[in-house]
Amino acid sequence: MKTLLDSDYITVGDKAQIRLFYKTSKGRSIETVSDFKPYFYALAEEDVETLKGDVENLSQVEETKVVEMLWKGRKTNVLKIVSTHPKEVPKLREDVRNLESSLNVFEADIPFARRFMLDSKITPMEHAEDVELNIASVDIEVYNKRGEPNPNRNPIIMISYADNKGFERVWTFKTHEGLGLDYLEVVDSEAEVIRRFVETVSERKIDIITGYNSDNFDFPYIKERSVKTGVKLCLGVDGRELKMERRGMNNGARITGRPHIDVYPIARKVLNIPRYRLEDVYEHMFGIVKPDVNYEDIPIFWDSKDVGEFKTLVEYSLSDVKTTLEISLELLPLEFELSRFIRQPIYETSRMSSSQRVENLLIRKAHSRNILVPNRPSGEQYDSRAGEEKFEGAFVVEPKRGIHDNIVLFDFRSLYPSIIISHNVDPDTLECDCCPEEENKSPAGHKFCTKVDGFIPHVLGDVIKKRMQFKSRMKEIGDEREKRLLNVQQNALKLIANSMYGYYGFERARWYCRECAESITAWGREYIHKAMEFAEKDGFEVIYGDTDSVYITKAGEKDEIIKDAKKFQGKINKELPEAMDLEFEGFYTSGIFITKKRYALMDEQGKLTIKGLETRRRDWCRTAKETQKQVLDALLKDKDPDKAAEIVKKVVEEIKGGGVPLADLAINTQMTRSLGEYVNEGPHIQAVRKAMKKGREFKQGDIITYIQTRKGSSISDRARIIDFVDEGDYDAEYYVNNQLIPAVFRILESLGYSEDELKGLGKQMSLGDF
DNA sequence: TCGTAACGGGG
DNA sequence: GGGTACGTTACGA
Repeated sequence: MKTLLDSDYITVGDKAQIRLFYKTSKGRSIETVSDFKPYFYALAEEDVETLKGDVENLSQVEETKVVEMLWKGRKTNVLKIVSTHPKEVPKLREDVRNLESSLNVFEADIPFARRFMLDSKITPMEHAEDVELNIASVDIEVYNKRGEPNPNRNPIIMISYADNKGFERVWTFKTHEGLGLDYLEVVDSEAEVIRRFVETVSERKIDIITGYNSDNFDFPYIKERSVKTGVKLCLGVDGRELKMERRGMNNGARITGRPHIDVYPIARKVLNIPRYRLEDVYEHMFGIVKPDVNYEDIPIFWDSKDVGEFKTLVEYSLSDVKTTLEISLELLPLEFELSRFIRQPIYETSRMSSSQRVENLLIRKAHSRNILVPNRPSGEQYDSRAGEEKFEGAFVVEPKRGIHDNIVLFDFRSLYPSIIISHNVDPDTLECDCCPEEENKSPAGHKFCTKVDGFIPHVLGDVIKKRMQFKSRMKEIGDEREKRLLNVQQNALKLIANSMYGYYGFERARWYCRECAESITAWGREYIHKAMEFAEKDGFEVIYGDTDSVYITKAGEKDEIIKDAKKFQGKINKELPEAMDLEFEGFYTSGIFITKKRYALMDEQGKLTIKGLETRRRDWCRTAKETQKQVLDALLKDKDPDKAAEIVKKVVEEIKGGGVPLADLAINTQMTRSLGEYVNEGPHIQAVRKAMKKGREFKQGDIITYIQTRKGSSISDRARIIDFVDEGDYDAEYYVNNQLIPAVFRILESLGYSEDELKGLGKQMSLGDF
């Protein structure tokens, strides 16, 4: 039994060689494939034989062949061009494109190793659950007193490590007497810390390394420090060094044959929570609040003579890596399954957006059905797609404003996929010549063929059928382990199925189809409307509805309401097409609805779900963030709008009184470029300029902590770096009008409070007047 | 009203 | 590496 962990290609002599990295029952093996050649297709302007003759005169062409492919649903003769080496393809592609006899080239932008995987029958991560992979997580602590950690100046003081076989380490180069931590390993220097980490990964035969935001923080940092301290970061199974890659605007830390997976982007894709800090994700997944250390305390605890403080730091470091490991072990099975399903290595798959996953699946399916893959849109095509007038999207009803109790949330999980399948929504079935005009016409006015099976509905149908098989096997099987795996598998397929609609409307998609996307939403509006009508017929009040979800309530006790809601659910589901299901999503004790897409709900545990009102960003001051939370608590827990208004009024007074500590008013903004590069200079940049005149230094990447003061003309002009501002010297008007009020006003406005009233101006207006 | 810049995660 | 995110919000002009 073996599982493919990774693949890439290298050049041997002048030939490309695919390498396949396996974990086997005996250890590891690397297989190579030398006979796979880069190829692409060209469509002839008129005659494919003329094109063939012209292409054969070009350099770097190894072979040409006329083949029959499906293009826009029609059988078409195209020229298959095999080249000598992947790196020759970009130039050859342009040469072919420039030939008068060629109309266009296709599939010339699919990376070589990816192409190999798509064409081969190899399934990555196969048997991953049975070969018992060794999975380790890593986390670093760095020493920096202010601003962003800078690898040029700030050393790594600890690397922590935990693997799924129970081995735990924190490496550091400083210690105190009497710590008594068996996992702490004290070495001589930072270089030695890095070296021990690298050694351990290979000694413990680690197959997969994970981290939290490690693509953008830990690994680039370790990499730079390893260069500085002269340690080779040879983490690859072939001894290669870790390599930082650009992937779009993000980084990817690539380790040959030993996939590195950053679980932060995975958590973002899989979970739906307001913030994705390690502690938030951990708490959400395991219900445990993780101990945390403030960043500012790290250098303090490190420098401290106090054994307890140093110990806290070591324990924090270990807890970070252990929680990262736990999260990884929970999230990886889904990624493994996605990797198997779309047949791309886990390193790639785990970093793909949902559109990229869909696209990879479609390219593979197109290949096996001899369908020519459409090109990605050019710059102009993208602009014209993006510039088109927005089509009518999902159905969003204006909510019934105010506070409601006992709210039941229902949602259509497979609304769009089932529309695509049941109405055969596909770019190639659009406006066919063979079907009657009104037979299968969307409310958006587009007709889809009912005779010819569309490619994408077909692929999606297979995905859904496969998912149903997993789900029914789950019911039959008793073995818990197998059941869990089946659940992961059906979930992976659900994710893919639910991405298909978004893919049609994604302007960078190869199979972009605006008519398809707008037809899907049009049919969707019809169905959600129906669900709302049914709920009302059953005596429910519909508070709010958006796309595929409805929030409903009625008078009475919780249990009774839920019972009635389930009854309504049964009725509507009987009416809907088979693959469509209205699911029970949750129960909330109270909620406040403000406008479309803006509301807050509180569940039975008192946990807040906030939509469209978040101020949890670092460019909001602490006072604004805190006050918003207090206001929502007053409204949803205490059900006391006047109390909420009083809280705001009190904070307004405190701000105006000048007594709010600067720390609560500090705004943090990153200086993302060097000074000369700014076209418009925001407040933080002008604050930097002033501070530089006083001798302070700043550089690209620094987080600027500033205060809005009273000195200056514009908002930008009044900003000052916090260190140069005296307590009390702040612009109260700014903090009230641009921070506090925006954070709470939308909420309280919906309950009838005026802005003036909250600011302690204007007349009092009671709820009764509204 | 529009264009530009910044947000996220990590220390 | 046969590659170059994303959706949303705030500020300044």
